[in-house]
Amino acid sequence: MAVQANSEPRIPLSRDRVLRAAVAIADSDGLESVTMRRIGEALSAEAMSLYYHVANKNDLFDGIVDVLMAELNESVDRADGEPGDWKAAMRRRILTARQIMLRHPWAPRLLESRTTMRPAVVLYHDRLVGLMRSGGFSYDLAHHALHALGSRALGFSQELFDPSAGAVAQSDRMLADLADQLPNLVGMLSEIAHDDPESTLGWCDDQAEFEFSLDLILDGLDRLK
Amino acid sequence: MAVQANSEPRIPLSRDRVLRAAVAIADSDGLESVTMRRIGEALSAEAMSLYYHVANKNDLFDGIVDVLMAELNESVDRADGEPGDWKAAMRRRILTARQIMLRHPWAPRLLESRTTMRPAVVLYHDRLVGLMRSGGFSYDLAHHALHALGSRALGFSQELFDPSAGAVAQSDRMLADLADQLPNLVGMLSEIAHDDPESTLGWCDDQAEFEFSLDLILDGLDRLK
DNA sequence: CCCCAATTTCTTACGTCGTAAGGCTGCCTT
DNA sequence: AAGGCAGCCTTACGACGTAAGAAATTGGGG
Repeated sequence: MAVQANSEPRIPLSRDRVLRAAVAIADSDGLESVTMRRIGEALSAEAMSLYYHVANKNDLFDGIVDVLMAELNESVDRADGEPGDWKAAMRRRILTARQIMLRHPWAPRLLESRTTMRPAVVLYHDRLVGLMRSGGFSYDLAHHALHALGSRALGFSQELFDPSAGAVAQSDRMLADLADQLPNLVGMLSEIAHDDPESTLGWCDDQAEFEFSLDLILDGLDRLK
Repeated sequence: MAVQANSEPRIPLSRDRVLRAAVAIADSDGLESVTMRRIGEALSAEAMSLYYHVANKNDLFDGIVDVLMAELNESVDRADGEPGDWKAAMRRRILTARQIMLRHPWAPRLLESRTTMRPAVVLYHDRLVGLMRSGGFSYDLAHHALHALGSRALGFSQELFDPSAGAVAQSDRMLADLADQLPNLVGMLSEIAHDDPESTLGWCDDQAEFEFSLDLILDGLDRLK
Protein backbone atom coordinates (compact mmCIF):
# COMPACT_ATOMS: atom_id res chain seq x y z
CA MET A 1 0.00 0.00 0.00
CA ALA A 2 2.74 2.42 0.97
CA VAL A 3 0.33 5.04 2.22
CA GLN A 4 1.91 7.26 4.85
CA ALA A 5 1.79 9.96 2.15
CA ASN A 6 0.69 12.25 4.90
CA SER A 7 4.01 13.58 6.15
CA GLU A 8 3.32 12.77 9.78
CA PRO A 9 6.66 12.23 11.47
CA ARG A 10 6.12 8.50 12.01
CA ILE A 11 6.61 7.56 15.65
CA PRO A 12 8.57 4.31 15.72
CA LEU A 13 6.84 1.22 17.00
CA SER A 14 7.96 -0.42 20.19
CA ARG A 15 6.83 -3.30 22.35
CA ASP A 16 5.43 -0.82 24.80
CA ARG A 17 3.44 1.05 22.20
CA VAL A 18 2.07 -2.19 20.82
CA LEU A 19 1.01 -3.41 24.24
CA ARG A 20 -0.58 -0.14 25.23
CA ALA A 21 -2.53 -0.03 22.01
CA ALA A 22 -3.71 -3.56 22.67
CA VAL A 23 -4.86 -2.65 26.16
CA ALA A 24 -6.72 0.37 24.83
CA ILE A 25 -8.55 -1.77 22.30
CA ALA A 26 -9.43 -4.35 24.94
CA ASP A 27 -10.73 -1.64 27.24
CA SER A 28 -12.96 -0.09 24.63
CA ASP A 29 -14.04 -3.01 22.46
CA GLY A 30 -13.29 -6.18 24.38
CA LEU A 31 -10.60 -8.79 24.25
CA GLU A 32 -11.87 -10.46 21.11
CA SER A 33 -11.30 -7.21 19.24
CA VAL A 34 -7.61 -7.32 20.05
CA THR A 35 -6.33 -8.51 16.73
CA MET A 36 -3.02 -8.03 15.02
CA ARG A 37 -4.50 -6.06 12.16
CA ARG A 38 -6.55 -3.97 14.54
CA ILE A 39 -3.53 -3.05 16.65
CA GLY A 40 -1.64 -2.21 13.50
CA GLU A 41 -4.45 0.04 12.40
CA ALA A 42 -4.43 1.83 15.74
CA LEU A 43 -0.72 2.46 15.31
CA SER A 44 -0.87 3.28 11.59
CA ALA A 45 1.25 0.26 10.86
CA GLU A 46 0.76 -3.09 9.21
CA ALA A 47 -0.11 -6.17 11.21
CA MET A 48 3.10 -7.93 10.27
CA SER A 49 5.18 -5.06 11.59
CA LEU A 50 4.09 -5.90 15.09
CA TYR A 51 5.96 -9.15 14.89
CA TYR A 52 9.20 -7.31 15.13
CA HIS A 53 8.25 -6.27 18.68
CA VAL A 54 6.12 -9.20 19.75
CA ALA A 55 6.89 -12.83 19.06
CA ASN A 56 3.31 -13.93 18.40
CA LYS A 57 -0.15 -13.51 19.78
CA ASN A 58 0.60 -15.50 22.88
CA ASP A 59 3.52 -13.26 23.65
CA LEU A 60 1.27 -10.28 23.02
CA PHE A 61 -1.20 -11.52 25.62
CA ASP A 62 1.63 -12.16 28.05
CA GLY A 63 2.72 -8.59 27.48
CA ILE A 64 -0.78 -7.30 28.13
CA VAL A 65 -0.76 -9.16 31.43
CA ASP A 66 2.55 -7.50 32.24
CA VAL A 67 1.12 -4.05 31.57
CA LEU A 68 -1.96 -4.82 33.62
CA MET A 69 -0.02 -6.24 36.52
CA ALA A 70 2.39 -3.32 36.50
CA GLU A 71 -0.54 -0.99 36.95
CA LEU A 72 -1.96 -3.26 39.61
CA ASN A 73 1.23 -3.68 41.59
CA GLU A 74 1.80 0.03 41.52
CA SER A 75 -1.66 0.79 42.88
CA VAL A 76 -1.39 -1.92 45.45
CA ASP A 77 1.99 -0.77 46.70
CA ARG A 78 0.73 2.78 46.97
CA ALA A 79 -2.14 1.62 49.17
CA ASP A 80 0.41 -0.13 51.36
CA GLY A 81 2.12 1.02 54.50
CA GLU A 82 -0.94 2.01 56.41
CA PRO A 83 -1.45 0.50 59.82
CA GLY A 84 -3.37 -2.65 60.56
CA ASP A 85 -2.90 -6.35 61.11
CA TRP A 86 -2.32 -8.88 58.38
CA LYS A 87 -6.01 -9.28 57.73
CA ALA A 88 -6.64 -5.59 57.20
CA ALA A 89 -3.54 -5.33 55.04
CA MET A 90 -4.54 -8.24 52.82
CA ARG A 91 -8.06 -6.97 52.60
CA ARG A 92 -6.82 -3.57 51.49
CA ARG A 93 -4.41 -5.03 48.98
CA ILE A 94 -6.98 -7.32 47.45
CA LEU A 95 -9.70 -4.71 47.26
CA THR A 96 -7.24 -2.33 45.66
CA ALA A 97 -6.36 -4.99 43.11
CA ARG A 98 -10.06 -5.35 42.51
CA GLN A 99 -10.31 -1.69 41.55
CA ILE A 100 -7.88 -2.32 38.73
CA MET A 101 -9.79 -5.39 37.61
CA LEU A 102 -13.01 -3.40 37.46
CA ARG A 103 -11.28 -0.96 35.15
CA HIS A 104 -10.36 -3.81 32.80
CA PRO A 105 -13.27 -6.19 32.45
CA TRP A 106 -11.27 -8.42 30.15
CA ALA A 107 -8.54 -8.99 32.73
CA PRO A 108 -10.02 -12.00 34.55
CA ARG A 109 -10.58 -13.91 31.35
CA LEU A 110 -7.10 -13.07 30.15
CA LEU A 111 -5.39 -14.02 33.40
CA GLU A 112 -7.21 -17.33 33.54
CA SER A 113 -6.18 -18.09 29.99
CA ARG A 114 -2.46 -17.61 30.60
CA THR A 115 -0.58 -20.80 31.27
CA THR A 116 2.84 -19.28 31.79
CA MET A 117 3.40 -17.44 35.04
CA ARG A 118 4.30 -13.81 34.60
CA PRO A 119 6.83 -12.37 37.03
CA ALA A 120 4.51 -9.55 38.08
CA VAL A 121 1.80 -12.03 39.03
CA VAL A 122 4.25 -14.05 41.05
CA LEU A 123 5.54 -10.90 42.71
CA TYR A 124 2.05 -9.90 43.73
CA HIS A 125 1.51 -13.22 45.42
CA ASP A 126 4.90 -13.05 47.08
CA ARG A 127 3.80 -9.90 48.86
CA LEU A 128 0.61 -11.60 49.97
CA VAL A 129 2.58 -14.46 51.44
CA GLY A 130 4.80 -11.88 53.13
CA LEU A 131 1.80 -10.30 54.78
CA MET A 132 0.60 -13.65 56.01
CA ARG A 133 4.02 -14.63 57.30
CA SER A 134 4.35 -11.45 59.31
CA GLY A 135 0.87 -12.14 60.61
CA GLY A 136 2.01 -15.42 62.06
CA PHE A 137 1.15 -17.85 59.26
CA SER A 138 3.20 -20.94 58.69
CA TYR A 139 4.40 -21.43 55.12
CA ASP A 140 2.05 -24.33 54.91
CA LEU A 141 -0.99 -22.32 55.90
CA ALA A 142 0.00 -19.47 53.60
CA HIS A 143 0.16 -22.00 50.79
CA HIS A 144 -3.29 -23.27 51.61
CA ALA A 145 -4.47 -19.68 51.75
CA LEU A 146 -3.31 -18.95 48.22
CA HIS A 147 -5.25 -21.95 46.97
CA ALA A 148 -8.33 -21.00 48.97
CA LEU A 149 -8.28 -17.45 47.67
CA GLY A 150 -7.56 -18.48 44.12
CA SER A 151 -8.38 -15.69 41.72
CA ARG A 152 -9.94 -13.76 44.56
CA ALA A 153 -6.42 -12.90 45.64
CA LEU A 154 -6.24 -10.75 42.53
CA GLY A 155 -9.56 -9.10 43.15
CA PHE A 156 -11.98 -11.05 41.03
CA SER A 157 -13.99 -14.23 41.10
CA GLN A 158 -15.43 -15.88 38.07
CA GLU A 159 -19.19 -16.05 38.26
CA LEU A 160 -20.93 -18.99 36.67
CA PHE A 161 -24.12 -17.02 36.21
CA ASP A 162 -23.66 -13.65 34.65
CA PRO A 163 -26.44 -11.50 36.08
CA SER A 164 -26.30 -9.04 33.21
CA ALA A 165 -29.52 -7.68 31.74
CA GLY A 166 -30.10 -10.16 28.95
CA ALA A 167 -29.19 -13.22 30.93
CA VAL A 168 -31.44 -12.23 33.79
CA ALA A 169 -34.40 -11.64 31.53
CA GLN A 170 -33.89 -15.01 29.91
CA SER A 171 -33.52 -16.68 33.25
CA ASP A 172 -36.67 -15.04 34.56
CA ARG A 173 -38.67 -16.61 31.81
CA MET A 174 -36.97 -19.92 32.37
CA LEU A 175 -37.57 -19.79 36.09
CA ALA A 176 -41.22 -19.09 35.44
CA ASP A 177 -41.41 -22.14 33.20
CA LEU A 178 -39.52 -24.40 35.56
CA ALA A 179 -40.70 -22.86 38.80
CA ASP A 180 -41.81 -26.16 40.19
CA GLN A 181 -38.56 -27.82 39.21
CA LEU A 182 -36.45 -25.16 40.89
CA PRO A 183 -38.29 -24.44 44.11
CA ASN A 184 -35.26 -23.41 46.10
CA LEU A 185 -33.82 -20.96 43.62
CA VAL A 186 -37.21 -19.49 42.90
CA GLY A 187 -37.73 -18.93 46.58
CA MET A 188 -34.30 -17.49 47.01
CA LEU A 189 -34.53 -15.15 44.08
CA SER A 190 -37.99 -13.92 44.94
CA GLU A 191 -36.72 -12.96 48.37
CA ILE A 192 -33.45 -11.42 47.23
CA ALA A 193 -33.75 -10.29 43.67
CA HIS A 194 -35.14 -6.81 44.09
CA ASP A 195 -33.20 -5.69 47.11
CA ASP A 196 -30.05 -4.49 45.38
CA PRO A 197 -31.28 -3.38 41.96
CA GLU A 198 -28.15 -2.09 40.30
CA SER A 199 -25.12 -3.17 42.25
CA THR A 200 -23.89 -5.71 39.74
CA LEU A 201 -21.40 -4.73 37.10
CA GLY A 202 -22.09 -7.26 34.41
CA TRP A 203 -18.96 -9.36 34.21
CA CYS A 204 -18.24 -9.41 37.90
CA ASP A 205 -19.95 -10.28 41.10
CA ASP A 206 -21.03 -7.24 42.96
CA GLN A 207 -18.79 -5.67 45.51
CA ALA A 208 -20.72 -6.75 48.58
CA GLU A 209 -20.66 -10.40 47.59
CA PHE A 210 -16.97 -10.22 46.87
CA GLU A 211 -16.23 -8.71 50.26
CA PHE A 212 -18.45 -11.21 52.01
CA SER A 213 -16.63 -14.12 50.43
CA LEU A 214 -13.24 -12.57 51.01
CA ASP A 215 -13.94 -12.01 54.69
CA LEU A 216 -15.33 -15.50 55.01
CA ILE A 217 -12.03 -16.91 53.79
CA LEU A 218 -9.82 -14.52 55.72
CA ASP A 219 -11.70 -15.17 58.94
CA GLY A 220 -11.50 -18.88 58.34
CA LEU A 221 -7.76 -18.65 57.88
CA ASP A 222 -7.44 -16.51 60.98
CA ARG A 223 -8.98 -19.26 63.01
CA LEU A 224 -6.50 -21.84 61.69
CA LYS A 225 -3.49 -19.73 62.45
CA MET B 1 -16.66 -34.55 -3.05
CA ALA B 2 -19.44 -37.08 -2.89
CA VAL B 3 -17.32 -39.79 -1.39
CA GLN B 4 -19.38 -42.20 0.67
CA ALA B 5 -18.69 -44.61 -2.19
CA ASN B 6 -18.14 -47.14 0.52
CA SER B 7 -21.62 -48.52 0.98
CA GLU B 8 -21.62 -48.06 4.74
CA PRO B 9 -25.23 -47.67 5.79
CA ARG B 10 -24.90 -44.01 6.76
CA ILE B 11 -26.13 -43.36 10.27
CA PRO B 12 -28.12 -40.15 10.19
CA LEU B 13 -26.77 -37.15 12.04
CA SER B 14 -28.55 -35.79 15.06
CA ARG B 15 -27.94 -33.11 17.62
CA ASP B 16 -27.02 -35.77 20.12
CA ARG B 17 -24.49 -37.43 17.83
CA VAL B 18 -22.93 -34.07 17.03
CA LEU B 19 -22.63 -33.13 20.69
CA ARG B 20 -21.21 -36.47 21.70
CA ALA B 21 -18.64 -36.31 18.96
CA ALA B 22 -17.68 -32.85 20.12
CA VAL B 23 -17.25 -34.04 23.69
CA ALA B 24 -15.13 -36.94 22.53
CA ILE B 25 -12.85 -34.58 20.61
CA ALA B 26 -12.57 -32.23 23.56
CA ASP B 27 -11.72 -35.12 25.84
CA SER B 28 -8.98 -36.45 23.63
CA ASP B 29 -7.55 -33.36 21.96
CA GLY B 30 -8.72 -30.36 23.94
CA LEU B 31 -11.38 -27.76 23.47
CA GLU B 32 -9.50 -25.82 20.80
CA SER B 33 -9.62 -28.91 18.61
CA VAL B 34 -13.40 -28.87 18.66
CA THR B 35 -13.99 -27.41 15.26
CA MET B 36 -16.88 -27.75 12.88
CA ARG B 37 -14.77 -29.46 10.24
CA ARG B 38 -13.23 -31.74 12.82
CA ILE B 39 -16.61 -32.84 14.18
CA GLY B 40 -17.77 -33.45 10.64
CA GLU B 41 -14.75 -35.59 9.98
CA ALA B 42 -15.44 -37.63 13.10
CA LEU B 43 -18.97 -38.26 11.85
CA SER B 44 -18.00 -38.79 8.21
CA ALA B 45 -19.97 -35.72 7.27
CA GLU B 46 -19.23 -32.25 6.02
CA ALA B 47 -18.89 -29.34 8.39
CA MET B 48 -21.88 -27.52 6.96
CA SER B 49 -24.13 -30.50 7.60
CA LEU B 50 -23.80 -29.93 11.30
CA TYR B 51 -25.66 -26.66 10.98
CA TYR B 52 -28.87 -28.52 10.43
CA HIS B 53 -28.65 -29.88 13.97
CA VAL B 54 -26.83 -27.04 15.69
CA ALA B 55 -27.51 -23.35 15.16
CA ASN B 56 -23.91 -22.19 15.33
CA LYS B 57 -20.79 -22.72 17.36
CA ASN B 58 -22.19 -20.96 20.38
CA ASP B 59 -25.16 -23.29 20.37
CA LEU B 60 -22.76 -26.20 19.98
CA PHE B 61 -20.89 -25.17 23.12
CA ASP B 62 -24.17 -24.73 24.97
CA GLY B 63 -25.05 -28.24 23.93
CA ILE B 64 -21.73 -29.58 25.16
CA VAL B 65 -22.44 -27.99 28.52
CA ASP B 66 -25.81 -29.71 28.52
CA VAL B 67 -24.22 -33.09 27.87
CA LEU B 68 -21.63 -32.50 30.55
CA MET B 69 -24.12 -31.32 33.11
CA ALA B 70 -26.44 -34.22 32.39
CA GLU B 71 -23.62 -36.59 33.21
CA LEU B 72 -22.79 -34.54 36.28
CA ASN B 73 -26.32 -34.27 37.63
CA GLU B 74 -26.82 -37.96 37.14
CA SER B 75 -23.68 -38.84 39.10
CA VAL B 76 -24.50 -36.34 41.79
CA ASP B 77 -28.03 -37.59 42.24
CA ARG B 78 -26.81 -41.15 42.47
CA ALA B 79 -24.43 -40.18 45.27
CA ASP B 80 -27.36 -38.60 47.07
CA GLY B 81 -29.61 -40.00 49.72
CA GLU B 82 -26.97 -41.17 52.10
CA PRO B 83 -27.16 -39.91 55.65
CA GLY B 84 -25.47 -36.85 57.02
CA ASP B 85 -26.09 -33.21 57.77
CA TRP B 86 -26.16 -30.44 55.17
CA LYS B 87 -22.41 -30.03 55.29
CA ALA B 88 -21.66 -33.66 54.62
CA ALA B 89 -24.27 -33.75 51.89
CA MET B 90 -22.91 -30.67 50.13
CA ARG B 91 -19.39 -31.93 50.49
CA ARG B 92 -20.35 -35.23 48.91
CA ARG B 93 -22.25 -33.55 46.09
CA ILE B 94 -19.45 -31.16 45.28
CA LEU B 95 -16.72 -33.76 45.42
CA THR B 96 -18.79 -35.99 43.17
CA ALA B 97 -19.18 -33.13 40.73
CA ARG B 98 -15.45 -32.73 40.89
CA GLN B 99 -14.98 -36.30 39.72
CA ILE B 100 -16.81 -35.43 36.52
CA MET B 101 -14.76 -32.29 36.05
CA LEU B 102 -11.56 -34.28 36.38
CA ARG B 103 -12.77 -36.51 33.58
CA HIS B 104 -13.23 -33.47 31.33
CA PRO B 105 -10.34 -31.05 31.79
CA TRP B 106 -11.88 -28.64 29.31
CA ALA B 107 -15.07 -28.28 31.33
CA PRO B 108 -14.04 -25.44 33.64
CA ARG B 109 -12.89 -23.26 30.77
CA LEU B 110 -16.04 -23.99 28.86
CA LEU B 111 -18.37 -23.32 31.76
CA GLU B 112 -16.66 -20.04 32.51
CA SER B 113 -16.97 -18.99 28.90
CA ARG B 114 -20.73 -19.50 28.71
CA THR B 115 -22.75 -16.37 29.26
CA THR B 116 -26.19 -17.93 28.96
CA MET B 117 -27.35 -20.03 31.89
CA ARG B 118 -28.10 -23.59 31.00
CA PRO B 119 -31.02 -25.24 32.76
CA ALA B 120 -28.91 -28.14 34.02
CA VAL B 121 -26.47 -25.75 35.69
CA VAL B 122 -29.30 -23.89 37.35
CA LEU B 123 -30.84 -27.14 38.47
CA TYR B 124 -27.60 -28.26 40.07
CA HIS B 125 -27.45 -25.08 42.10
CA ASP B 126 -31.08 -25.36 43.05
CA ARG B 127 -30.33 -28.63 44.75
CA LEU B 128 -27.42 -27.07 46.60
CA VAL B 129 -29.66 -24.32 47.88
CA GLY B 130 -32.15 -26.98 48.90
CA LEU B 131 -29.50 -28.73 50.97
CA MET B 132 -28.60 -25.49 52.68
CA ARG B 133 -32.20 -24.58 53.35
CA SER B 134 -32.89 -27.91 54.98
CA GLY B 135 -29.73 -27.35 56.98
CA GLY B 136 -31.15 -24.19 58.45
CA PHE B 137 -29.78 -21.54 56.08
CA SER B 138 -31.73 -18.41 55.37
CA TYR B 139 -32.23 -17.65 51.69
CA ASP B 140 -29.90 -14.74 52.15
CA LEU B 141 -27.08 -16.85 53.55
CA ALA B 142 -27.59 -19.49 50.89
CA HIS B 143 -27.25 -16.77 48.31
CA HIS B 144 -24.01 -15.57 49.87
CA ALA B 145 -22.86 -19.16 49.98
CA LEU B 146 -23.31 -19.61 46.24
CA HIS B 147 -21.20 -16.54 45.62
CA ALA B 148 -18.57 -17.66 48.11
CA LEU B 149 -18.31 -21.09 46.55
CA GLY B 150 -18.34 -19.76 43.02
CA SER B 151 -17.05 -22.36 40.61
CA ARG B 152 -16.05 -24.53 43.55
CA ALA B 153 -19.70 -25.44 43.84
CA LEU B 154 -19.26 -27.34 40.60
CA GLY B 155 -16.10 -29.04 41.71
CA PHE B 156 -13.34 -26.93 40.27
CA SER B 157 -11.39 -23.81 40.97
CA GLN B 158 -9.42 -21.94 38.41
CA GLU B 159 -5.78 -21.81 39.35
CA LEU B 160 -3.79 -18.77 38.35
CA PHE B 161 -0.58 -20.75 38.38
CA ASP B 162 -0.74 -23.95 36.50
CA PRO B 163 1.65 -26.30 38.27
CA SER B 164 2.12 -28.52 35.25
CA ALA B 165 5.56 -29.81 34.38
CA GLY B 166 6.69 -27.17 31.95
CA ALA B 167 5.40 -24.22 33.91
CA VAL B 168 7.03 -25.43 37.07
CA ALA B 169 10.38 -25.90 35.40
CA GLN B 170 10.19 -22.43 33.95
CA SER B 171 9.18 -20.98 37.26
CA ASP B 172 11.97 -22.76 39.06
CA ARG B 173 14.48 -21.01 36.87
CA MET B 174 12.71 -17.73 37.35
CA LEU B 175 12.57 -18.16 41.09
CA ALA B 176 16.28 -18.88 41.13
CA ASP B 177 16.96 -15.69 39.20
CA LEU B 178 14.68 -13.53 41.29
CA ALA B 179 15.16 -15.32 44.57
CA ASP B 180 15.98 -12.15 46.42
CA GLN B 181 12.97 -10.39 44.96
CA LEU B 182 10.59 -13.15 45.99
CA PRO B 183 11.78 -14.14 49.44
CA ASN B 184 8.42 -15.28 50.72
CA LEU B 185 7.50 -17.51 47.82
CA VAL B 186 10.98 -18.95 47.66
CA GLY B 187 10.77 -19.81 51.31
CA MET B 188 7.33 -21.25 50.95
CA LEU B 189 8.15 -23.37 47.94
CA SER B 190 11.38 -24.69 49.37
CA GLU B 191 9.47 -25.91 52.39
CA ILE B 192 6.51 -27.33 50.52
CA ALA B 193 7.53 -28.21 47.01
CA HIS B 194 8.82 -31.73 47.44
CA ASP B 195 6.35 -33.08 49.95
CA ASP B 196 3.62 -34.11 47.55
CA PRO B 197 5.46 -34.97 44.37
CA GLU B 198 2.70 -36.12 42.07
CA SER B 199 -0.64 -35.09 43.46
CA THR B 200 -1.33 -32.35 40.94
CA LEU B 201 -3.27 -33.13 37.81
CA GLY B 202 -2.10 -30.38 35.53
CA TRP B 203 -5.11 -28.26 34.85
CA CYS B 204 -6.54 -28.48 38.32
CA ASP B 205 -5.46 -27.84 41.83
CA ASP B 206 -4.78 -31.03 43.64
CA GLN B 207 -7.48 -32.76 45.57
CA ALA B 208 -6.19 -31.93 49.04
CA GLU B 209 -6.09 -28.21 48.32
CA PHE B 210 -9.56 -28.31 46.88
CA GLU B 211 -10.94 -30.06 49.92
CA PHE B 212 -9.12 -27.72 52.27
CA SER B 213 -10.62 -24.68 50.61
CA LEU B 214 -14.05 -26.25 50.38
CA ASP B 215 -14.08 -27.10 54.06
CA LEU B 216 -12.80 -23.66 54.93
CA ILE B 217 -15.81 -22.15 53.21
CA LEU B 218 -18.33 -24.66 54.48
CA ASP B 219 -17.10 -24.28 58.04
CA GLY B 220 -17.22 -20.53 57.69
CA LEU B 221 -20.80 -20.71 56.51
CA ASP B 222 -21.68 -23.08 59.31
CA ARG B 223 -20.57 -20.47 61.80
CA LEU B 224 -22.78 -17.82 60.23
CA LYS B 225 -25.88 -19.96 60.23
C1' DC C 1 -43.72 -49.47 -8.34
C1' DC C 2 -42.90 -44.52 -9.12
C1' DC C 3 -43.20 -39.68 -8.12
C1' DC C 4 -43.30 -35.73 -5.32
C1' DA C 5 -42.39 -33.07 -1.38
C1' DA C 6 -39.98 -32.51 2.70
C1' DT C 7 -36.02 -33.37 5.18
C1' DT C 8 -31.25 -33.85 5.36
C1' DT C 9 -26.69 -33.36 3.47
C1' DC C 10 -23.21 -31.34 0.44
C1' DT C 11 -20.72 -27.71 -2.55
C1' DT C 12 -18.91 -23.49 -3.13
C1' DA C 13 -17.51 -19.25 -1.48
C1' DC C 14 -16.53 -15.16 1.55
C1' DG C 15 -14.38 -12.70 5.17
C1' DT C 16 -11.57 -13.12 9.27
C1' DC C 17 -7.80 -14.65 11.79
C1' DG C 18 -2.53 -15.70 12.93
C1' DT C 19 1.68 -15.75 10.77
C1' DA C 20 5.63 -17.68 7.31
C1' DA C 21 8.78 -15.83 3.82
C1' DG C 22 11.06 -12.54 1.92
C1' DG C 23 11.57 -7.64 -0.05
C1' DC C 24 12.31 -2.67 0.56
C1' DT C 25 14.26 1.48 3.03
C1' DG C 26 16.88 4.40 5.53
C1' DC C 27 20.24 5.12 9.24
C1' DC C 28 24.94 3.84 11.34
C1' DT C 29 29.25 2.35 11.05
C1' DT C 30 33.62 1.90 9.03
C1' DA D 1 31.15 5.41 -0.40
C1' DA D 2 29.74 0.98 0.82
C1' DG D 3 27.85 -2.35 3.45
C1' DG D 4 24.92 -4.05 7.00
C1' DC D 5 21.22 -4.37 9.75
C1' DA D 6 17.13 -2.73 12.22
C1' DG D 7 12.49 -1.69 11.17
C1' DC D 8 8.62 -1.93 8.38
C1' DC D 9 5.90 -3.67 4.51
C1' DT D 10 3.87 -6.96 0.77
C1' DT D 11 2.19 -11.09 -0.45
C1' DA D 12 0.43 -15.42 0.53
C1' DC D 13 -1.21 -19.68 3.01
C1' DG D 14 -4.01 -22.47 5.72
C1' DA D 15 -7.02 -22.50 9.39
C1' DC D 16 -11.61 -20.95 11.10
C1' DG D 17 -17.09 -19.92 11.27
C1' DT D 18 -20.80 -19.74 8.32
C1' DA D 19 -24.10 -17.62 4.31
C1' DA D 20 -26.48 -19.25 0.13
C1' DG D 21 -28.20 -22.43 -2.44
C1' DA D 22 -27.80 -26.97 -5.03
C1' DA D 23 -27.98 -31.88 -4.55
C1' DA D 24 -29.29 -36.10 -2.52
C1' DT D 25 -31.96 -38.86 0.43
C1' DT D 26 -36.17 -40.32 2.60
C1' DG D 27 -40.94 -41.36 3.40
C1' DG D 28 -45.75 -41.41 1.91
C1' DG D 29 -49.64 -41.56 -1.43
C1' DG D 30 -50.89 -42.64 -6.28
